[in-house]
Amino acid sequence: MDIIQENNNIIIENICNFSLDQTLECGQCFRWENIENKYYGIVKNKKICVYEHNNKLIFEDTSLEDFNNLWRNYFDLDRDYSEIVEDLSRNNTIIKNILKEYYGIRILNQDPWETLCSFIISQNNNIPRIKKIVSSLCENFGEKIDEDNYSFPSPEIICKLTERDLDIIKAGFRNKYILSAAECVVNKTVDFDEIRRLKILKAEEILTKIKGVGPKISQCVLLYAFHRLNAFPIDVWINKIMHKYFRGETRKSFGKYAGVAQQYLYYYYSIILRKKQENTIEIFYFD
DNA sequence: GTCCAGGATCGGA
DNA sequence: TCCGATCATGGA
Repeated sequence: MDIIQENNNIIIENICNFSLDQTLECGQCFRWENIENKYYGIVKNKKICVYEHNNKLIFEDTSLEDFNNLWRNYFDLDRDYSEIVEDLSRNNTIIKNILKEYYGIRILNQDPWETLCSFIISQNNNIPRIKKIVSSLCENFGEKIDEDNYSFPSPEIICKLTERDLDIIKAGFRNKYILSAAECVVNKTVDFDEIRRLKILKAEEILTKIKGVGPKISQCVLLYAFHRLNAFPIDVWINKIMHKYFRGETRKSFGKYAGVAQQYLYYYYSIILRKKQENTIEIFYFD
């Protein structure tokens, strides 16, 4: 990976196994917006525009300091994913075939509170609406960063709200779960520093103390915010995939990077569904 | 009108 | 312990 500073931009060359599109569209995050092939997002109150051009990754209007302190960790750029991709290919032929075409997903290092809150909102919901609700949560209760951008509201701020206050974001029955999560985080029933140290089973046990957080959401938080690459969230789609193509198998079939495998399965399946609807499907590795 | 969405909880068997 | 109904909301 080569880092070049040019005209207020940070330009990254020679990154192996990275696709911005795959990374941001694979269902692990909800606050990125794609406008004319450029991605706009907010992380830790920092606004960013990032895009790929001529095989280079460009962070627009970004200092080297911000890149080093925030973005290279957020996008997990210092990790060698070729080892992960090789490991996954060895374990499973379906995954191996998928990886021939798609090999650029990176597991982001997202903020634990934002991830927890977002995936509580995700339950029994669809992605466009999850994005809408998360965006509304920020607009109504986050700090204003500029003209039309807001930070993700802290648990301390959410904690002071009532269910009625939250009605405005249209999260429905999830309001009480969001409040429960904020309360647990503020009073340290759920201590993120502790979770970072604990083994995955114990960490899940603590996260599920939150009302409205079960196995799926806690696995999402562990994978997308704490980078436990063996965490394995099973949603309705992964459940269908496992039932159809991996009957009788568990996360263990995919090895120590099961979470990454899960991410490819989810992403690949979503693409297949879309292509089937558009009638543009070519190869389907599951069949 | 019916079904479904990156689920979890609750009550009854 | 297991299983089905239910939870708001909006798009298909």
